Amino acid sequence: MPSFEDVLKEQKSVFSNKGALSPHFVPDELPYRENEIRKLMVCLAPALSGQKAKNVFLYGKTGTGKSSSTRTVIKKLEDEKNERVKVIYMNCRVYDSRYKVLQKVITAFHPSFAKTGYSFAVLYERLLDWLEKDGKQLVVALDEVDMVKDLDNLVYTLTRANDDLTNGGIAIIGISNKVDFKQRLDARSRSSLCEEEMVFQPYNAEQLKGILSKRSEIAFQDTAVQESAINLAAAVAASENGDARYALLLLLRAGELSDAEKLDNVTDVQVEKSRKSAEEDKAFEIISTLPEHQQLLLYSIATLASEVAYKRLVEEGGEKLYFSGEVYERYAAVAKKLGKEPRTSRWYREYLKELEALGLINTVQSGKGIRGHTTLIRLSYEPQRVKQVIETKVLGE
DNA sequence: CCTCCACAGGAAGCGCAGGAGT
DNA sequence: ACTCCTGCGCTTCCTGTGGAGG
Repeated sequence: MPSFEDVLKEQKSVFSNKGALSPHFVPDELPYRENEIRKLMVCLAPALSGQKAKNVFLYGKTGTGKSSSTRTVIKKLEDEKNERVKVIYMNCRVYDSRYKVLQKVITAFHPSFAKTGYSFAVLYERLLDWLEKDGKQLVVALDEVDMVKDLDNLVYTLTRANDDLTNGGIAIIGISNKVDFKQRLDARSRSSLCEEEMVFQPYNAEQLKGILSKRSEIAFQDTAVQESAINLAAAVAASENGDARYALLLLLRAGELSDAEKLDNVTDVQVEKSRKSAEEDKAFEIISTLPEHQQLLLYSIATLASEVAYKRLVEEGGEKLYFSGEVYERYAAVAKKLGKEPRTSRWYREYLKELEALGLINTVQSGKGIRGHTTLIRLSYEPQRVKQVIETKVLGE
C-alpha cells in the first residue's frame, strides 16, 4: 500500500511552490512599484496617529500591480499592530452593493452579523458604534469598485459616516481598471472617492522579466526555468498591455506542460505552447459570445475546411483558402438547414470584416490566376476545434 | 479591346428598441 | 403616459474594379 508521501515523490515537478505564480500571491517585495507603495503609505499613515486616512483611487490596466500594491501596504499596516486601525479588503465582484459591502465590514468585527436580514440602518448604527468606541480608523479597500451597483450611495454613506462620528473615521481605497468609470459617478462621490489619485502604468518587457525572475525563484525548482522561457513570457506579455498577471499565467501553464510531459525544465517551447493555448481560449471565448449569424458563418467555414476535397479552393503554403462566394452559399445552406433565414450577401461581407477584425479569420484579395475579383478566406484556428466549440457551446445547447 | 465574371462596398431606406423630452 | 428622435442591424439597389476569356 503506497502512502501519499510515496505518490508525491513519484510525481516529480518543476515547481517548488506553484502558488507563487497565482494572481492571489502577495510577494514580500513588489519590484518597480516602490513609488506607488510609498505614496499609498503616505495616504494611509494618518490612521496610525488617529487621523482619518485619505481616500485614494487607484486606476490602471489589469496586471499592473494595483491589487498587489494595495495588499502589500495593507499587510504593512497590519504589521504595525495598532489596535485602533482596521483594514478590510474586499473584491466588489463579490460584494457588489452598499449593503453587502457594509455587511462584510461589520462581520470583520462582529461575526454574528454574517447573515442577512438586518436592516441597513441597524448595520450602519453598529458600524458607527464600533468605530466610535475607541476612535478607530477604518480603511476599506474596494477592489474592482466599478462593479458596485449603487456606488454613489456607498461612497456617500461611507463619507457621511465621518460627519456622524465624533471619534474615529473611515477611508476608502478604490481600485478599478475601467477608464470611463469615473465619468459615471456623480460629481460629489467622485470628488470624495478621488481625493487622491494614482495611475498604474503597464510594465515594460524589462520589468516583466524582473518580476518573472523573482517569482520563478520561489515558484520553481532551482534550475528548472530557462532564461529564454522567462524572456519569451515577458516579451509576449509586454506586447499584450504589459499585463504581469498574464505573464505569470504563461509561466504557470508552461510549467504544468513540462510536468505533464515529464520534463525536468521549462523552456521557451512550453511558453510558446501555453501562449497558443491561452490565445485559443480567448478566441473560443469570443466565439461563444458572437452574434448567432456570425457563429453560423464561422461554422460554415469550419465545415468547408473539414471536407477533404472541396470543389473550389486555392492552396497557399499548404493552407486552404475558400472563395467568398462559396462560403456564402455554404452559410446560406447551413442557416436554412437550421431553420434560420440567412442574411443577405451584402451583410455577409460586413460579417467577414468583423470576424477578420476579431482575428478569427484571415482574408486575402484574389490576385492573378483567379477569374474576377473575390476574397479568399481561411480560419485562423484549427477548423476541427472551431467546429467542435460551436457545435457544443452554441448549437448543442 | 471589349465583355463578362465575381464580387466589393457606398447610399438610401426600413423596422425596431430604447432613451429624451413634454 | 405619450410622442419624438436617434442609433442599430439589416435589406435593396447600385456602381466600381481587376483580371479572364473570346
